[in-house]
Amino acid sequence: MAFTYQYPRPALTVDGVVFGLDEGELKVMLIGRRHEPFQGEWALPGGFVEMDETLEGAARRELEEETDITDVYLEQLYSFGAVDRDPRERVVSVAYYAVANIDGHKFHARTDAAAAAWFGIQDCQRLAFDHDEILAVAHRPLQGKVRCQPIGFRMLPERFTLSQIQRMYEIILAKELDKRNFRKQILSMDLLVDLNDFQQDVAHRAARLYRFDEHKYRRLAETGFSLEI
Amino acid sequence: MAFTYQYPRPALTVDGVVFGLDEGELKVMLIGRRHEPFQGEWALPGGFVEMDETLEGAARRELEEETDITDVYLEQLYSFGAVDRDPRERVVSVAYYAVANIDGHKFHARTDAAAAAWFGIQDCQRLAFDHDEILAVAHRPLQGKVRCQPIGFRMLPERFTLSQIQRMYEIILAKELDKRNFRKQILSMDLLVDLNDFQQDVAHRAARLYRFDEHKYRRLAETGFSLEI
DNA sequence: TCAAAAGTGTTAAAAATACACCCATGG
DNA sequence: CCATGGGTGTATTTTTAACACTTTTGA
Repeated sequence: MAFTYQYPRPALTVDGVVFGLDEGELKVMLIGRRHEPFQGEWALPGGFVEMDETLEGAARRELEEETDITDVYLEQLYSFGAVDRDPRERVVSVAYYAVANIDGHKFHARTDAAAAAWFGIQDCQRLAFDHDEILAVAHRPLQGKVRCQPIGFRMLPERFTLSQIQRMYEIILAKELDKRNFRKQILSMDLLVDLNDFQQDVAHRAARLYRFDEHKYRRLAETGFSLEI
Repeated sequence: MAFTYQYPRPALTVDGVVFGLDEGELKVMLIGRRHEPFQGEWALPGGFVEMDETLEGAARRELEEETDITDVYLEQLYSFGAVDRDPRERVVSVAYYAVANIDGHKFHARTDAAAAAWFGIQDCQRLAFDHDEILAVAHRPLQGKVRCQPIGFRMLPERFTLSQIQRMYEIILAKELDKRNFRKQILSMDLLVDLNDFQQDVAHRAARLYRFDEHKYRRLAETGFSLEI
């Protein structure tokens, strides 16, 4: 089967930058490429947009197909259209970034990918295509978003300690936060539910566990409330 | 001539939301459509991406062809990919927003457009395609940008008064600002050059004229400085 | 002399920051 | 009993917000 058009068209793809948190580090999901071009190199998960799916739909489908990641927070990042960004032909790619809980999923490589793995963002040099650039562009919007929307919690387990949240923010924002001030601030927004339960099996005083009150946040967000960290 | 591909491809376009300031109002450039679909209706300037130009290049070219606008500040906004956003076939559009000085150009309609005209953003209902949505999406990023980068000055004449800047910010941010506080703040960033010259032919006390020091700003920006309004 | 916008300082409130010690637990 | 991280309050500084009158000019 073939498809013919009066004028030439770039191919259209989506790529996904999936952020996660592990070993005290911000990590990104990469795929080992099984085919040319860039066979054997690491790349962001992604692929061609089908005719009957939205851009976000394509991004979700590719993430699921290549990494088994579903139900993530997904946000459009930027569209990349340099003329020679793909050596085969003109390809324009709409990039998305996602926030996932690394522990929450066991990722399996499936179609079109030899392997899927998490990499520290410092260890993502020399990716295929212009994916270095896409990754570089992705960090800043993530920082911006995480400061005014509660997406960081999606990198944490459902039940977490205040120190875990703080470390999460410190890692994403790449700066230290004062413990007392941070706790005052995060508790004052009144969106954490104290579970009256504590960590188990830690070699020090067990910390109190909380969860994020998603419903309350949504109600507040509808009435114009906006979170700030 | 025809172009054939193994898989179907969406068409790829760019659209531009050009903001300007006039009559104390935020305005947007629209094009009267001369052809179907949506013949006779108003639409954002835009068109198909050529194979040898970048996305931003395509946006600049379309702006120039349809409205004669050149040398504007241009920033990618969002990519729109709803399956049925164009009644003819699948079209994905990368939207840009631009900031221009209305007085600085006299706009002529040329190719593919019956007329180009400025509309107050309140008067842009029922545009062609999903351009209502694109316009709605554009305002917030403009507000964000204008608060942390000196792009608002591009809507003003080269020489302006403090009141003109204040009105510009008030219109874009859609809120009133305190005159004394605003002046303190804007002068304290030390990026306005006092021209030691005054308004002419006004029916009241003539205001001092300033210009924005682009060079100084660039030097500061390189060393990590960031403007905040 | 009036209308219209330009220009100018101070004070109070709120927010952000800096900072140090005791507590509970497991090894 | 000690190492480890959990947990807490206050004082200081900085930032932001509120506010009203005098000046200049042309009509």
